[in-house]
Order: sequence, then structure tokens, then C-alpha cells
Amino acid sequence: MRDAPTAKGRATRARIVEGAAGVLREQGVTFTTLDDIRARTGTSKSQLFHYFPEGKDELLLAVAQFEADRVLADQQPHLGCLDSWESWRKWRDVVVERYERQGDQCPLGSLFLQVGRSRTGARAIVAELMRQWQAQLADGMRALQAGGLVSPALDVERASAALLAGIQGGVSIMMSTGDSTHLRAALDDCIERLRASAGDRDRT
Amino acid sequence: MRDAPTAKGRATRARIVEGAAGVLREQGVTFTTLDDIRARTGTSKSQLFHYFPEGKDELLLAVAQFEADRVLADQQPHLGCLDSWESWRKWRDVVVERYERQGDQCPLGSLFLQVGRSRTGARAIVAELMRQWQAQLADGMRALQAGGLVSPALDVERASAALLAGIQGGVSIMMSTGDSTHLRAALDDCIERLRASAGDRDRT
DNA sequence: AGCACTTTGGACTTGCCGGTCCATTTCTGG
DNA sequence: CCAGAAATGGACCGGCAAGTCCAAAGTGCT
Repeated sequence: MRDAPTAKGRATRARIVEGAAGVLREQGVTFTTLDDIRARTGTSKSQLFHYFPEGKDELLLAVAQFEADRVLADQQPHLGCLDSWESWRKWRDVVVERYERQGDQCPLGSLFLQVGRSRTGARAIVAELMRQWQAQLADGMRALQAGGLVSPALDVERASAALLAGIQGGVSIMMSTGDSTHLRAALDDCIERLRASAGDRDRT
Repeated sequence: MRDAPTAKGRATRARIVEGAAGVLREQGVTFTTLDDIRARTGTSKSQLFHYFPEGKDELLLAVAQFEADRVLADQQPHLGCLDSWESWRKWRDVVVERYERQGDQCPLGSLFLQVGRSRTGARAIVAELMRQWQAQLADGMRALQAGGLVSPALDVERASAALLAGIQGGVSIMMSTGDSTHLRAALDDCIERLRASAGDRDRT
């Protein structure tokens, strides 16, 4: 049932996932029932179980994957070519803007907390997301190094890990406080350190 | 009922909170029922509602407060006197050790996600925890400044916000990946930057 | 058109779990 | 030792939400 036989089926499945993602963002996993999803997506109970035979968990997992894909996509094209200070700045702005708009809705955090226990799949999704995210940050740092904008002595692995951690923490703090100060601080602090590790030329 | 009339009552209430905290860590909020808590704490249903008349939410909130108090307490006495590089190092080790031991059990994160929607109280607890935590980090940085170990030009507010974000993110990444690399990276990176902002003397 | 398969509708079942209630026991103060 | 309050035990209730099932409608292929 992963890929439905007919086009109509595939469309319905996609509609369910997308609609479910919306409901989940608004209400949180805990307070979302299959009936809510049914109502939002204009489907019947049997459809839900037709496309997700293993029930709610399977659907939640599909939504988690859907959201995870969006996280990186939303940062493109900037995340993909972090080879100048200007591109880093733009990327930073996109990240801040995206998460501020999202506000206190945490599509992934809560999802994997719920599903994580029962299905190991959820952890894998998040872990893979983190891996790719960090890899792209590391690529960007190496691009700066290649351009002579950052010291070759910089420990790229560690710096990218720290930056990723800062983002995650910034976002999760924003979830509880509604304030993006920490996210901004983490991003700016890390980027500024990259700058400091260069010579002082090209401070744009 | 906040503070029970008799000593026995107070003891029971405390036993419930503590036991509930244990169950919640192990199973997560979603999969924990009042019966689980009842079993663990050797109490009866009526006791639960006797001490927490508003039901599960009230109990969850009490546990959240209990856990929040522990977070800072576990970092003492180091967090309280971050006035030398040595004390920062010790504190860093304590944080890493504490969260590695905790592993993938997230006492607070999941709690406030659940309760946060229904009761605003949970957010307040987390927000207050973050405030105090960051304040103590900022104090530590100012102590370093006072001792001439760190440049007076350092933006303490931003640096402490970034550090806190890094810790939070490091911990939450560890929740999904089981790996403390990011937490360590965030701590070490931030502390190293503090060092770099000083003159180079006293690099112990 | 006709057959097989997919998709859809929605009533129904089932079990769980938060919450209620009252009876009983244990404390405490005088 | 006694009254009144606090603490405890546990049976019971009611609602909700996940999951089942079968019949009906649509779809595509020959």
C-alpha cells in the first residue's frame, strides 16, 4: 500500500498526510484524533486504514517523514550553497523567519516523542534529518575554507555540530517561551565565530 | 491541598510526585496512565485525586516543577560559581555526565509538550527555568570578565543565550540519536570562544 | 458491457483510562 | 477516649477514540 496502485489512490494518500500534518501542527499529537484528521481531509475511517493498515502509528510516521523533508527543503536554495558571507546571512534570515512564522507549533519534536517509543522508525527519521542538515552546514564551512574566508584550522565537524545544536535549542526554547532571541543568538554567535577565525578582510 | 495538613499527607504527596516522575521518565507522558503511577507509588486512585483534585494535569504540572527544580540543582555547586576556567570545565563535565546518564529519557521536554496546550502553567515553568539557567551562565561570564579572563567587550547576554541554546539543542539531539557529540560540541565550542576572547594567558 | 480490483462510506465494537463515590481506617487535639 | 478531620481502598461509571467490517460505488481493462 506504500505506493497505491492508482493515481487517485496516491492522491488521496497524499491528501491525508498533508492534512494530518496540518492538524498535528495546530493541535499537537496528543490532542489529535483520527476523527480530526478524517474531518480535515474529508475522508472516511476506512480510507485511513486502507492507506495506513497499521493504523495511527504508521500515519504518524508518514507525517514525520513529510515534515522532515520540508525542513531542509524550506532552507533551500541557501543551505545548499553556503560559500560566501552573503549566502550565510541569507540562510540565517530564512531560518529565523521560517521558525518565527511557525511559532509554537513543533511538527517534529512532539511527533517523534510520541512515536519514538513505539516505533524505532521515528528516531531514524530525525537522526537522518540531523545528519543531512549538519552535513550541509559542514559543506558550507568547507566552502568558506576553500575560498580563504575561514581558517583551514577550523574543526569543521565540531563547529557544524555546535551550530546545529544551537539551532535546535534555539527553536525548542522558542517553543516554550515564544521568543526567538536564543535562536538568533545561537546563529549569530556561531557565524561570528567563523568570521573571527578568518583574517579580518571581507567583513560584509 | 497544596500543602497537606498533616505530615503523613505531605509525605504521600511527595511520594506520588517522585514516583510519577520516575514512571514518566521511563515511559513518556503519552504512555503513562494514572494506574501506572498508582502501581509504582503504592497508592489508590482516591489518593491521587485527594492530593491533586484537578486530576492528571495538576499532577503532571507538579512533576514538571519537580523536574525543573532538579535540573539546576544537579548542576550545583559548579553552576553557581563559574569564576575560573577550571570551574567552567568542571561544570561542563557535570552537564555532559548528567545528560548522558539520563540517556533518552526526557523528563521535561515531553512533559511540557503535553501539558503546555491545556495549562499555561507548564510553559511558565520551562520559561522560568530557562531564565534562571541563562542568568547563572551570564553571571559566570561576568565573573570571568571581572577577573580579566575574558574581554569586557563580550556581549554576555548573547553569549549566554547562545550557550543555553546549544545545551538545549545538544540534549534534544541526544534524545533522538543517543549520541552526545552535539552536546559536547556546543559546550566546548562556546567555552572555547570565551577563551579566545581573552588574551591568551591562563589557558588551563 | 462485464469482470476484477480499488476506493469509499459509515455503523459498530471494544477496551482503556480519567474521574467519581462511598465506605473504612487512621490520625490529631482536647 | 472520643469526636471530627484526614487519609486510604477500591468498586464503579461513562465517554472517547482506535480499530473492524461489510456493503456500495467507482475505475480500468478487454
